[in-house]
Amino acid sequence: MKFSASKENHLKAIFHLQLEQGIVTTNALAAALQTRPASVTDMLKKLKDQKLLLYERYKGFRLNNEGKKAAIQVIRKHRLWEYFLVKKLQFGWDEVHEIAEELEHISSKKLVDRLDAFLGFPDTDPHGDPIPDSQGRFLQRRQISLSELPLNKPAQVSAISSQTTEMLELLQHKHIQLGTRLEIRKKFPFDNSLEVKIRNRPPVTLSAQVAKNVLVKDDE
Amino acid sequence: MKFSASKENHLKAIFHLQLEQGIVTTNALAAALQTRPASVTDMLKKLKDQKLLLYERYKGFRLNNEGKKAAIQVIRKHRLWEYFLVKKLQFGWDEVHEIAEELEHISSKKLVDRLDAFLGFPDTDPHGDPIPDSQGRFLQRRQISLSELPLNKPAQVSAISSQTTEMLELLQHKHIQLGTRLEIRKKFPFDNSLEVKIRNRPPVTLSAQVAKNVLVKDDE
DNA sequence: ATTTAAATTTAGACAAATCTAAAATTAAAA
DNA sequence: TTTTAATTTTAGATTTGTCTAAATTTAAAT
Ligand SMILES: [Mn+2]
Ligand SMILES: [Mn+2]
Ligand SMILES: [Mn+2]
Ligand SMILES: [Mn+2]
Repeated sequence: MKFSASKENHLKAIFHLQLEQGIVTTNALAAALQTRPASVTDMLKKLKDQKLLLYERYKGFRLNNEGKKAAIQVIRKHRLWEYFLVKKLQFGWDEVHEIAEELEHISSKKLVDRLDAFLGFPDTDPHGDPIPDSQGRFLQRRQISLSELPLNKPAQVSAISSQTTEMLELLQHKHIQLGTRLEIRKKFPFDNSLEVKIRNRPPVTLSAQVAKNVLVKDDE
Repeated sequence: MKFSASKENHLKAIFHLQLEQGIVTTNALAAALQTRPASVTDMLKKLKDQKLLLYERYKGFRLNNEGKKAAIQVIRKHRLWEYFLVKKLQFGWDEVHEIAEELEHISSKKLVDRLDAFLGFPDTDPHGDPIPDSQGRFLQRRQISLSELPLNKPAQVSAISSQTTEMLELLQHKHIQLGTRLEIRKKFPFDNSLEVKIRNRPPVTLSAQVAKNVLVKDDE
Protein backbone atom coordinates (compact mmCIF):
# COMPACT_ATOMS: atom_id res chain seq x y z
CA MET A 1 0.00 0.00 0.00
CA LYS A 2 1.99 2.98 -1.21
CA PHE A 3 0.20 6.01 -2.55
CA SER A 4 1.39 9.08 -4.39
CA ALA A 5 1.72 12.32 -2.47
CA SER A 6 -1.29 13.70 -4.28
CA LYS A 7 -3.42 10.69 -3.41
CA GLU A 8 -2.34 10.90 0.21
CA ASN A 9 -3.28 14.57 0.28
CA HIS A 10 -6.71 13.76 -1.12
CA LEU A 11 -7.29 10.90 1.33
CA LYS A 12 -6.34 13.06 4.26
CA ALA A 13 -8.53 15.96 3.21
CA ILE A 14 -11.52 13.70 2.61
CA PHE A 15 -11.01 12.13 6.02
CA HIS A 16 -11.10 15.50 7.73
CA LEU A 17 -14.10 16.71 5.76
CA GLN A 18 -16.16 13.61 6.40
CA LEU A 19 -15.61 13.91 10.15
CA GLU A 20 -17.66 17.07 9.94
CA GLN A 21 -20.04 16.28 7.15
CA GLY A 22 -20.39 12.54 6.87
CA ILE A 23 -20.57 12.87 3.12
CA VAL A 24 -18.14 15.00 1.17
CA THR A 25 -18.76 17.11 -1.91
CA THR A 26 -16.53 17.81 -4.89
CA ASN A 27 -16.46 21.56 -4.34
CA ALA A 28 -15.63 21.22 -0.65
CA LEU A 29 -12.69 18.98 -1.40
CA ALA A 30 -11.47 21.21 -4.21
CA ALA A 31 -11.55 24.17 -1.84
CA ALA A 32 -9.73 22.26 0.89
CA LEU A 33 -6.96 21.22 -1.49
CA GLN A 34 -6.83 24.49 -3.40
CA THR A 35 -7.45 22.73 -6.65
CA ARG A 36 -10.25 22.59 -9.22
CA PRO A 37 -13.46 20.57 -9.04
CA ALA A 38 -12.60 18.87 -12.32
CA SER A 39 -9.28 17.72 -10.88
CA VAL A 40 -11.07 16.33 -7.84
CA THR A 41 -13.41 14.33 -10.05
CA ASP A 42 -10.43 12.88 -11.89
CA MET A 43 -8.84 11.79 -8.65
CA LEU A 44 -12.08 10.39 -7.26
CA LYS A 45 -12.25 7.94 -10.14
CA LYS A 46 -8.75 6.70 -9.40
CA LEU A 47 -9.39 6.36 -5.68
CA LYS A 48 -12.61 4.53 -6.38
CA ASP A 49 -10.82 2.14 -8.76
CA GLN A 50 -8.37 1.45 -5.96
CA LYS A 51 -11.33 0.75 -3.67
CA LEU A 52 -10.47 3.47 -1.19
CA LEU A 53 -13.79 5.27 -1.28
CA LEU A 54 -17.48 4.99 -1.98
CA TYR A 55 -18.50 7.25 -4.80
CA GLU A 56 -21.38 7.62 -7.19
CA ARG A 57 -21.29 10.46 -9.67
CA TYR A 58 -23.16 13.60 -8.60
CA LYS A 59 -23.90 11.97 -5.24
CA GLY A 60 -20.91 12.84 -3.09
CA PHE A 61 -18.41 10.40 -1.62
CA ARG A 62 -16.76 9.12 1.52
CA LEU A 63 -13.84 6.90 2.46
CA ASN A 64 -14.42 3.21 3.07
CA ASN A 65 -12.45 1.32 5.72
CA GLU A 66 -9.38 0.91 3.56
CA GLY A 67 -9.41 4.60 2.71
CA LYS A 68 -9.78 5.60 6.33
CA LYS A 69 -6.89 3.40 7.34
CA ALA A 70 -4.69 4.95 4.68
CA ALA A 71 -5.73 8.48 5.63
CA ILE A 72 -5.02 7.87 9.29
CA GLN A 73 -1.49 6.72 8.50
CA VAL A 74 -0.86 9.98 6.67
CA ILE A 75 -2.28 11.95 9.58
CA ARG A 76 -0.07 9.98 11.95
CA LYS A 77 3.01 10.87 9.92
CA HIS A 78 2.02 14.52 9.63
CA ARG A 79 1.47 14.98 13.33
CA LEU A 80 4.54 13.05 14.45
CA TRP A 81 6.72 15.18 12.19
CA GLU A 82 5.10 18.35 13.51
CA TYR A 83 5.81 17.20 17.04
CA PHE A 84 9.42 16.46 16.07
CA LEU A 85 9.87 19.87 14.47
CA VAL A 86 8.56 21.71 17.50
CA LYS A 87 9.99 19.62 20.29
CA LYS A 88 13.36 18.70 18.83
CA LEU A 89 14.17 21.32 16.22
CA GLN A 90 12.73 24.30 18.10
CA PHE A 91 10.30 25.38 15.40
CA GLY A 92 7.31 27.48 16.39
CA TRP A 93 3.96 25.70 16.33
CA ASP A 94 2.80 28.07 13.62
CA GLU A 95 5.60 27.29 11.15
CA VAL A 96 5.61 23.50 11.02
CA HIS A 97 2.50 22.68 9.02
CA GLU A 98 3.94 23.37 5.58
CA ILE A 99 7.06 21.31 6.23
CA ALA A 100 5.02 18.43 7.67
CA GLU A 101 2.88 18.60 4.56
CA GLU A 102 5.97 17.37 2.71
CA LEU A 103 7.43 15.04 5.34
CA GLU A 104 4.14 13.17 5.68
CA HIS A 105 4.76 11.59 2.27
CA ILE A 106 7.97 9.79 3.18
CA SER A 107 6.97 6.18 2.84
CA SER A 108 9.03 4.09 5.27
CA LYS A 109 6.76 2.61 7.92
CA LYS A 110 9.78 1.70 10.01
CA LEU A 111 10.90 5.32 9.97
CA VAL A 112 7.58 6.50 11.33
CA ASP A 113 7.53 3.93 14.11
CA ARG A 114 11.13 4.69 15.10
CA LEU A 115 10.35 8.39 15.09
CA ASP A 116 7.36 7.72 17.29
CA ALA A 117 9.52 5.83 19.79
CA PHE A 118 12.24 8.50 19.67
CA LEU A 119 9.65 11.12 20.56
CA GLY A 120 8.32 9.03 23.44
CA PHE A 121 5.02 8.05 21.82
CA PRO A 122 3.36 11.44 22.09
CA ASP A 123 -0.42 11.42 21.84
CA THR A 124 -0.99 15.04 20.88
CA ASP A 125 0.61 17.19 18.19
CA PRO A 126 1.68 20.83 18.67
CA HIS A 127 -1.78 22.03 17.61
CA GLY A 128 -3.53 19.82 20.14
CA ASP A 129 -4.68 17.24 17.63
CA PRO A 130 -4.43 13.57 18.61
CA ILE A 131 -1.67 11.42 17.05
CA PRO A 132 -2.84 7.99 15.84
CA ASP A 133 -0.75 5.09 17.11
CA SER A 134 1.00 2.47 15.00
CA GLN A 135 -2.22 0.53 14.52
CA GLY A 136 -4.16 3.64 13.57
CA ARG A 137 -6.07 3.91 16.82
CA PHE A 138 -6.66 7.35 18.12
CA LEU A 139 -8.78 9.18 20.56
CA GLN A 140 -11.05 11.47 18.61
CA ARG A 141 -11.62 14.27 21.02
CA ARG A 142 -15.31 14.73 21.60
CA GLN A 143 -16.62 18.11 20.75
CA ILE A 144 -18.71 20.19 23.09
CA SER A 145 -20.81 23.27 22.71
CA LEU A 146 -19.00 26.54 23.24
CA SER A 147 -21.52 27.27 25.98
CA GLU A 148 -20.19 24.32 27.97
CA LEU A 149 -16.53 25.27 27.57
CA PRO A 150 -14.83 26.23 30.85
CA LEU A 151 -13.37 29.71 31.30
CA ASN A 152 -9.90 30.28 29.81
CA LYS A 153 -9.64 26.82 28.31
CA PRO A 154 -8.18 27.03 24.80
CA ALA A 155 -10.43 25.42 22.23
CA GLN A 156 -10.84 25.19 18.51
CA VAL A 157 -14.06 25.58 16.56
CA SER A 158 -14.82 22.17 15.08
CA ALA A 159 -18.37 22.55 13.77
CA ILE A 160 -21.31 24.91 13.47
CA SER A 161 -24.54 23.11 14.23
CA SER A 162 -26.90 25.79 12.95
CA GLN A 163 -25.79 26.70 9.48
CA THR A 164 -28.30 29.34 8.54
CA THR A 165 -26.99 32.20 6.45
CA GLU A 166 -27.74 34.58 9.30
CA MET A 167 -25.70 32.53 11.74
CA LEU A 168 -22.75 32.17 9.38
CA GLU A 169 -22.88 35.85 8.54
CA LEU A 170 -22.80 36.74 12.22
CA LEU A 171 -19.85 34.42 12.85
CA GLN A 172 -17.99 35.73 9.84
CA HIS A 173 -18.41 39.25 11.12
CA LYS A 174 -16.92 38.20 14.46
CA HIS A 175 -14.07 36.41 12.68
CA ILE A 176 -15.10 32.99 13.88
CA GLN A 177 -14.94 30.04 11.51
CA LEU A 178 -14.05 26.38 11.47
CA GLY A 179 -10.65 25.92 13.01
CA THR A 180 -10.61 29.24 14.82
CA ARG A 181 -8.77 28.96 18.13
CA LEU A 182 -10.35 30.80 20.99
CA GLU A 183 -11.06 30.82 24.69
CA ILE A 184 -13.76 32.24 26.91
CA ARG A 185 -12.64 35.26 28.91
CA LYS A 186 -15.86 36.04 30.76
CA LYS A 187 -19.33 34.64 31.26
CA PHE A 188 -22.30 36.86 32.05
CA PRO A 189 -24.87 34.90 34.09
CA PHE A 190 -27.49 37.59 33.48
CA ASP A 191 -28.12 36.50 29.89
CA ASN A 192 -25.57 33.67 29.54
CA SER A 193 -23.66 35.67 26.99
CA LEU A 194 -19.93 35.14 26.62
CA GLU A 195 -16.90 37.23 25.96
CA VAL A 196 -14.53 35.32 23.71
CA LYS A 197 -10.88 35.99 22.91
CA ILE A 198 -9.26 35.09 19.60
CA ARG A 199 -5.52 35.48 19.14
CA ASN A 200 -4.50 38.86 17.75
CA ARG A 201 -8.04 40.24 17.96
CA PRO A 202 -10.07 42.28 20.40
CA PRO A 203 -12.56 40.22 22.43
CA VAL A 204 -16.01 39.64 20.96
CA THR A 205 -19.32 39.00 22.66
CA LEU A 206 -21.55 36.08 21.74
CA SER A 207 -25.12 35.48 22.82
CA ALA A 208 -26.13 32.23 24.51
CA GLN A 209 -28.05 31.31 21.38
CA VAL A 210 -24.97 31.62 19.21
CA ALA A 211 -22.65 29.87 21.68
CA LYS A 212 -24.98 26.90 21.87
CA ASN A 213 -24.50 26.27 18.15
CA VAL A 214 -20.75 26.64 17.99
CA LEU A 215 -19.05 23.34 18.68
CA VAL A 216 -15.46 23.25 19.90
CA LYS A 217 -12.85 20.71 20.78
CA ASP A 218 -9.93 20.91 23.20
CA ASP A 219 -7.02 22.85 21.84
CA GLU A 220 -4.41 21.43 24.26
CA MET B 1 15.88 27.67 -6.52
CA LYS B 2 13.72 24.66 -5.88
CA PHE B 3 14.16 21.58 -8.01
CA SER B 4 12.06 18.48 -8.52
CA ALA B 5 13.15 15.25 -6.85
CA SER B 6 14.15 13.87 -10.21
CA LYS B 7 16.29 16.88 -11.04
CA GLU B 8 17.95 16.73 -7.64
CA ASN B 9 18.73 13.05 -8.19
CA HIS B 10 20.30 13.85 -11.53
CA LEU B 11 22.36 16.74 -10.16
CA LYS B 12 23.65 14.62 -7.31
CA ALA B 13 24.58 11.69 -9.53
CA ILE B 14 26.36 13.96 -12.01
CA PHE B 15 28.29 15.56 -9.18
CA HIS B 16 29.53 12.19 -7.91
CA LEU B 17 30.43 10.99 -11.39
CA GLN B 18 32.36 14.08 -12.32
CA LEU B 19 34.48 13.81 -9.19
CA GLU B 20 35.86 10.64 -10.72
CA GLN B 21 35.67 11.41 -14.39
CA GLY B 22 35.79 15.16 -14.86
CA ILE B 23 33.38 14.81 -17.74
CA VAL B 24 30.28 12.65 -17.52
CA THR B 25 28.68 10.49 -20.19
CA THR B 26 25.04 9.76 -20.88
CA ASN B 27 25.39 6.03 -20.38
CA ALA B 28 27.26 6.39 -17.09
CA LEU B 29 24.56 8.63 -15.69
CA ALA B 30 21.79 6.36 -16.91
CA ALA B 31 23.46 3.41 -15.19
CA ALA B 32 23.95 5.36 -11.96
CA LEU B 33 20.31 6.39 -11.87
CA GLN B 34 18.93 3.10 -13.14
CA THR B 35 17.19 4.82 -15.98
CA ARG B 36 17.54 4.91 -19.77
CA PRO B 37 20.02 6.94 -21.83
CA ALA B 38 17.13 8.57 -23.71
CA SER B 39 15.65 9.75 -20.42
CA VAL B 40 18.99 11.20 -19.40
CA THR B 41 19.22 13.16 -22.64
CA ASP B 42 15.75 14.56 -22.01
CA MET B 43 16.76 15.71 -18.54
CA LEU B 44 20.06 17.15 -19.71
CA LYS B 45 18.23 19.54 -21.97
CA LYS B 46 16.13 20.79 -19.10
CA LEU B 47 19.11 21.18 -16.79
CA LYS B 48 21.00 23.03 -19.50
CA ASP B 49 18.04 25.35 -20.07
CA GLN B 50 18.13 26.08 -16.35
CA LYS B 51 21.85 26.82 -16.67
CA LEU B 52 22.91 24.15 -14.24
CA LEU B 53 25.31 22.34 -16.53
CA LEU B 54 27.55 22.62 -19.55
CA TYR B 55 26.41 20.32 -22.29
CA GLU B 56 26.92 19.92 -26.00
CA ARG B 57 25.24 17.05 -27.73
CA TYR B 58 27.35 13.92 -28.18
CA LYS B 59 30.15 15.59 -26.19
CA GLY B 60 29.42 14.75 -22.56
CA PHE B 61 28.54 17.21 -19.84
CA ARG B 62 29.45 18.54 -16.40
CA LEU B 63 27.90 20.77 -13.77
CA ASN B 64 28.70 24.45 -13.75
CA ASN B 65 29.01 26.40 -10.50
CA GLU B 66 25.29 26.76 -10.01
CA GLY B 67 24.77 23.05 -10.61
CA LYS B 68 27.50 22.10 -8.18
CA LYS B 69 26.05 24.32 -5.50
CA ALA B 70 22.64 22.72 -5.98
CA ALA B 71 24.09 19.20 -5.94
CA ILE B 72 26.03 19.86 -2.75
CA GLN B 73 22.89 21.02 -1.00
CA VAL B 74 21.22 17.72 -1.87
CA ILE B 75 24.24 15.78 -0.65
CA ARG B 76 24.19 17.78 2.56
CA LYS B 77 20.56 16.87 3.14
CA HIS B 78 21.12 13.22 2.32
CA ARG B 79 24.01 12.83 4.70
CA LEU B 80 22.48 14.78 7.55
CA TRP B 81 19.35 12.63 7.38
CA GLU B 82 21.46 9.48 7.32
CA TYR B 83 23.28 10.69 10.39
CA PHE B 84 19.96 11.43 12.08
CA LEU B 85 18.57 7.99 11.26
CA VAL B 86 21.60 6.19 12.67
CA LYS B 87 22.39 8.35 15.66
CA LYS B 88 18.89 9.28 16.80
CA LEU B 89 16.56 6.60 15.46
CA GLN B 90 18.90 3.65 15.94
CA PHE B 91 18.89 2.50 12.35
CA GLY B 92 21.80 0.38 11.14
CA TRP B 93 24.28 2.17 8.87
CA ASP B 94 23.35 -0.25 6.12
CA GLU B 95 19.61 0.50 6.07
CA VAL B 96 19.47 4.29 5.90
CA HIS B 97 20.42 5.07 2.33
CA GLU B 98 17.05 4.32 0.73
CA ILE B 99 15.16 6.42 3.27
CA ALA B 100 17.62 9.30 2.93
CA GLU B 101 17.11 9.06 -0.82
CA GLU B 102 13.55 10.29 -0.13
CA LEU B 103 14.23 12.66 2.76
CA GLU B 104 16.89 14.55 0.78
CA HIS B 105 14.12 16.06 -1.34
CA ILE B 106 12.32 17.89 1.46
CA SER B 107 12.81 21.48 0.47
CA SER B 108 12.91 23.62 3.61
CA LYS B 109 16.38 25.13 4.03
CA LYS B 110 15.51 26.08 7.57
CA LEU B 111 14.69 22.47 8.36
CA VAL B 112 18.10 21.29 7.18
CA ASP B 113 19.97 23.92 9.16
CA ARG B 114 17.96 23.19 12.30
CA LEU B 115 18.55 19.48 11.85
CA ASP B 116 22.26 20.18 11.47
CA ALA B 117 22.30 22.10 14.74
CA PHE B 118 20.21 19.46 16.50
CA LEU B 119 22.75 16.83 15.48
CA GLY B 120 25.66 18.98 16.70
CA PHE B 121 27.02 19.91 13.27
CA PRO B 122 28.46 16.50 12.43
CA ASP B 123 31.12 16.49 9.71
CA THR B 124 30.93 12.84 8.70
CA ASP B 125 27.96 10.69 7.79
CA PRO B 126 27.49 7.06 8.92
CA HIS B 127 29.35 5.81 5.85
CA GLY B 128 32.34 8.03 6.50
CA ASP B 129 31.49 10.59 3.84
CA PRO B 130 31.94 14.28 4.68
CA ILE B 131 28.85 16.41 5.32
CA PRO B 132 28.86 19.82 3.58
CA ASP B 133 28.14 22.75 5.88
CA SER B 134 25.41 25.35 5.45
CA GLN B 135 27.48 27.25 2.90
CA GLY B 136 28.31 24.14 0.96
CA ARG B 137 31.90 23.89 2.10
CA PHE B 138 33.23 20.47 2.81
CA LEU B 139 36.50 18.76 3.40
CA GLN B 140 37.10 16.09 0.86
CA ARG B 141 39.21 13.75 2.98
CA ARG B 142 42.31 12.23 1.42
CA GLN B 143 41.37 8.63 1.19
CA ILE B 144 42.52 5.85 -1.10
CA SER B 145 40.98 2.65 -2.29
CA LEU B 146 41.88 -0.47 -0.33
CA SER B 147 43.17 -1.92 -3.58
CA GLU B 148 45.85 0.77 -3.67
CA LEU B 149 46.96 0.27 -0.08
CA PRO B 150 50.52 -1.07 0.25
CA LEU B 151 51.16 -4.41 1.94
CA ASN B 152 51.28 -4.41 5.74
CA LYS B 153 50.44 -0.73 6.05
CA PRO B 154 47.89 -0.20 8.86
CA ALA B 155 44.81 1.68 7.69
CA GLN B 156 41.29 2.48 8.79
CA VAL B 157 38.10 2.09 6.74
CA SER B 158 36.79 5.60 6.08
CA ALA B 159 34.09 5.16 3.42
CA ILE B 160 32.30 2.67 1.24
CA SER B 161 31.86 3.98 -2.27
CA SER B 162 29.40 1.34 -3.49
CA GLN B 163 26.53 1.36 -1.04
CA THR B 164 24.32 -1.37 -2.41
CA THR B 165 22.65 -3.63 0.12
CA GLU B 166 24.57 -6.57 -1.29
CA MET B 167 27.91 -4.86 -0.79
CA LEU B 168 27.10 -3.79 2.75
CA GLU B 169 25.84 -7.25 3.60
CA LEU B 170 29.06 -8.80 2.37
CA LEU B 171 31.18 -6.41 4.42
CA GLN B 172 29.09 -6.95 7.50
CA HIS B 173 29.64 -10.68 7.15
CA LYS B 174 33.40 -10.15 6.97
CA HIS B 175 33.28 -7.83 9.99
CA ILE B 176 34.37 -4.81 8.06
CA GLN B 177 32.70 -1.50 8.79
CA LEU B 178 33.51 2.17 9.08
CA GLY B 179 36.42 2.67 11.38
CA THR B 180 37.64 -0.90 11.16
CA ARG B 181 41.44 -1.04 11.41
CA LEU B 182 43.09 -3.45 9.04
CA GLU B 183 46.09 -4.16 6.89
CA ILE B 184 46.78 -6.18 3.77
CA ARG B 185 48.69 -9.40 4.42
CA LYS B 186 48.86 -10.76 0.92
CA LYS B 187 47.97 -9.78 -2.63
CA PHE B 188 47.17 -12.39 -5.29
CA PRO B 189 48.10 -11.06 -8.71
CA PHE B 190 46.16 -13.84 -10.40
CA ASP B 191 42.77 -12.21 -9.69
CA ASN B 192 43.88 -9.15 -7.70
CA SER B 193 42.18 -10.48 -4.61
CA LEU B 194 43.51 -9.55 -1.18
CA GLU B 195 43.95 -11.20 2.15
CA VAL B 196 43.20 -8.73 4.86
CA LYS B 197 43.93 -8.92 8.58
CA ILE B 198 41.74 -7.34 11.20
CA ARG B 199 42.85 -7.30 14.82
CA ASN B 200 41.64 -10.30 16.83
CA ARG B 201 40.19 -12.02 13.78
CA PRO B 202 41.28 -14.60 11.29
CA PRO B 203 42.30 -13.16 7.91
CA VAL B 204 39.57 -12.64 5.33
CA THR B 205 39.75 -12.62 1.56
CA LEU B 206 38.31 -9.79 -0.50
CA SER B 207 37.81 -9.73 -4.25
CA ALA B 208 39.27 -6.94 -6.35
CA GLN B 209 35.76 -5.66 -6.93
CA VAL B 210 35.11 -5.30 -3.23
CA ALA B 211 38.52 -3.83 -2.44
CA LYS B 212 38.07 -1.17 -5.07
CA ASN B 213 35.00 0.14 -3.26
CA VAL B 214 36.40 0.13 0.26
CA LEU B 215 38.12 3.42 0.96
CA VAL B 216 40.72 3.72 3.68
CA LYS B 217 42.84 6.38 5.26
CA ASP B 218 46.15 6.15 7.13
CA ASP B 219 45.66 4.67 10.56
CA GLU B 220 46.49 7.84 12.47
C1' DA C 1 39.77 4.32 -45.25
C1' DT C 2 35.91 1.61 -44.95
C1' DT C 3 33.18 -1.02 -42.23
C1' DT C 4 31.27 -2.19 -37.87
C1' DA C 5 30.01 -1.28 -33.35
C1' DA C 6 28.95 1.60 -29.50
C1' DA C 7 27.08 5.74 -27.70
C1' DT C 8 23.88 9.28 -28.05
C1' DT C 9 20.00 11.70 -29.63
C1' DT C 10 15.42 12.18 -31.76
C1' DA C 11 10.69 10.87 -32.69
C1' DG C 12 6.73 9.41 -30.93
C1' DA C 13 4.17 7.32 -27.13
C1' DC C 14 2.42 6.91 -22.34
C1' DA C 15 1.06 7.65 -17.36
C1' DA C 16 0.11 10.86 -13.67
C1' DA C 17 -1.68 14.99 -12.30
C1' DT C 18 -3.42 19.06 -13.37
C1' DC C 19 -6.17 22.70 -15.99
C1' DT C 20 -10.09 25.28 -18.97
C1' DA C 21 -14.28 25.27 -21.30
C1' DA C 22 -18.39 23.08 -22.28
C1' DA C 23 -22.02 19.74 -21.21
C1' DA C 24 -24.87 17.26 -17.90
C1' DT C 25 -27.14 16.88 -13.64
C1' DT C 26 -29.16 18.46 -9.45
C1' DA C 27 -30.92 22.12 -6.48
C1' DA C 28 -33.12 26.53 -5.79
C1' DA C 29 -36.08 30.31 -7.15
C1' DA C 30 -39.64 32.38 -9.39
C1' DT D 1 -43.74 23.82 -12.41
C1' DT D 2 -40.85 26.13 -15.28
C1' DT D 3 -36.83 28.71 -15.21
C1' DT D 4 -32.48 29.82 -13.34
C1' DA D 5 -28.49 28.91 -10.84
C1' DA D 6 -25.14 26.02 -8.73
C1' DT D 7 -22.69 21.77 -8.75
C1' DT D 8 -20.47 18.19 -10.91
C1' DT D 9 -18.73 15.72 -14.69
C1' DT D 10 -16.74 15.14 -19.34
C1' DA D 11 -13.82 16.36 -23.25
C1' DG D 12 -9.70 17.77 -24.60
C1' DA D 13 -5.20 20.02 -23.61
C1' DT D 14 -0.81 20.69 -20.90
C1' DT D 15 3.30 19.64 -18.03
C1' DT D 16 6.69 16.55 -16.18
C1' DG D 17 9.11 12.54 -16.40
C1' DT D 18 9.66 8.36 -18.36
C1' DC D 19 9.96 4.72 -22.08
C1' DT D 20 10.92 2.05 -26.86
C1' DA D 21 12.43 2.02 -31.38
C1' DA D 22 14.69 4.22 -34.94
C1' DA D 23 18.06 7.54 -36.63
C1' DT D 24 22.35 9.98 -36.02
C1' DT D 25 26.93 10.72 -34.58
C1' DT D 26 31.27 9.21 -32.77
C1' DA D 27 34.66 5.57 -31.80
C1' DA D 28 36.82 1.16 -32.84
C1' DA D 29 38.22 -2.50 -35.80
C1' DT D 30 39.55 -4.45 -39.91
MN1 LIG E 1 -0.57 20.40 10.38
MN1 LIG F 1 1.03 16.74 2.03
MN1 LIG G 1 23.56 7.34 1.27
MN1 LIG H 1 16.74 10.88 -3.95
